[in-house]
Amino acid sequence: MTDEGSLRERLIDAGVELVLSEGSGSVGLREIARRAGVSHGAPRRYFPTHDALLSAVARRGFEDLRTRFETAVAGTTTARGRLEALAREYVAYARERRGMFELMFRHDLLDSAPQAPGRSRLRESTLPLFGHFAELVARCRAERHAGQPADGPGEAGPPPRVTAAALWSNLHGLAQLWAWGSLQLALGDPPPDGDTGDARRDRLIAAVLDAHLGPVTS
Amino acid sequence: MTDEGSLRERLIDAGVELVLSEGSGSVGLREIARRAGVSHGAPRRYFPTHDALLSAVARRGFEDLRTRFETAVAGTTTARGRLEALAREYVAYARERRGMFELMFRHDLLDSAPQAPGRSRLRESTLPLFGHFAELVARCRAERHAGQPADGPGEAGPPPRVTAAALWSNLHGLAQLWAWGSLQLALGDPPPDGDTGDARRDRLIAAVLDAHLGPVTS
DNA sequence: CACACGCGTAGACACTGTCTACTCACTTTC
DNA sequence: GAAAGTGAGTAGACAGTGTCTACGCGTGTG
Repeated sequence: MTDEGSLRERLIDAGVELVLSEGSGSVGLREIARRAGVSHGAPRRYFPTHDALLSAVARRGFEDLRTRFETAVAGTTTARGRLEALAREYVAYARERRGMFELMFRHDLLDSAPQAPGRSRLRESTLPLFGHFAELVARCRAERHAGQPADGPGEAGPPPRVTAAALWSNLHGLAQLWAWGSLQLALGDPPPDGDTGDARRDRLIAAVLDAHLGPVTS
Repeated sequence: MTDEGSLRERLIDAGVELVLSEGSGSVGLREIARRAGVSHGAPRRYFPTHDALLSAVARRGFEDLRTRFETAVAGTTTARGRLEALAREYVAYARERRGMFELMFRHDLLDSAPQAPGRSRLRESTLPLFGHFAELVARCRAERHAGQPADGPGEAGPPPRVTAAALWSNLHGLAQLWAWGSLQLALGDPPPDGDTGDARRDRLIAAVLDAHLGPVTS
């Protein structure tokens, strides 16, 4: 039923492979067709324009990220633990698949046309993910307040959705700057002896989570 | 003395104008030359490649951002106030000059060659700005602790540089997602009646600053 | 068998970035 | 003052790109 032409999938595969190996800047339509073993006019049958093909590649990236999120979250049960796993996964994804991450947020290229009536636009497809994220933030705050009931001078803070938006943008910026190496540069190049880059990354992630969700109450 | 050819500057001007009006995706070398009123081969005399010209345009963007920071900071004296002004300016810049902001962080295009022996690479040119930023964060924490001396169970948190890096990445992500409209989408489209988009933006900025620097102690 | 149709090919077109040869005004030098 | 040189910009060529259009070619159906 969903065997709607295998070339469509092969083209996306070739695009993903090309983005991962050569970077997001050199994802030419003709080069993708070449790698898929077809002529340069073939993709037009499935994607009306170059941007549409790139959008499909980016969508594949979001799907990959989603499954990575799900398996990462499966390991823990507390909301805080899940947010930690999610944050680590996001940053790791941006670094490991840098070209893909870059492409996924090239809003000037992607998401120009409403694709098909069935398929939602790329931008809106990440909306349920944010909803899940905001729910996790709310649950995390509930967990936190379960320990010490109703104390402190209004430690409530902003509504969970706002906190979720703030934390989300923090993770996004962290993933991007870390993927580019900007933060490593800003924090000083040489990591303290024996301290690998991953440890610094984890420390940053912990600082971000502590800032938005409050420090862990062991 | 520094009258090193006016065409160089005119080309950068044309590039900036083009980026601002047409977006970061369509900054062709020939189009820039056309707007500057010269032939398509002329830029080659000053910029060896297209990327070099784009890097110069991006550098201009960073300079603009820097001066905007300086004038925004001049209004207030407290470290916290300055950080607020800086954050607002960053987010506003990304939204007002979206194409420029996009170009400035296209690491796949820019910063490929070490330019000239005198000029530092684009990435490193933002380093002193981060240093200033980290200093502000440290001063802000000092201001905060001046009120209530040495209390609470280790409210120290991570070292200032780490906090600065976390806050910096938060502002960057916030600016980007806000410029694209992703956060507006995630927070629900209709702003509460009478609440302009700017108010929501300010609320988000305040939440971010409170998270990393602690809430304001009026 | 003839027909139509989905799928892919091949060529054309305008456009791009890069490279190279050239013009031409202006300065330097004999 | 004339000749040589030099820097700035022009113009054409070349390979490559995305898009568009016309054309094959096999398969399934009337």
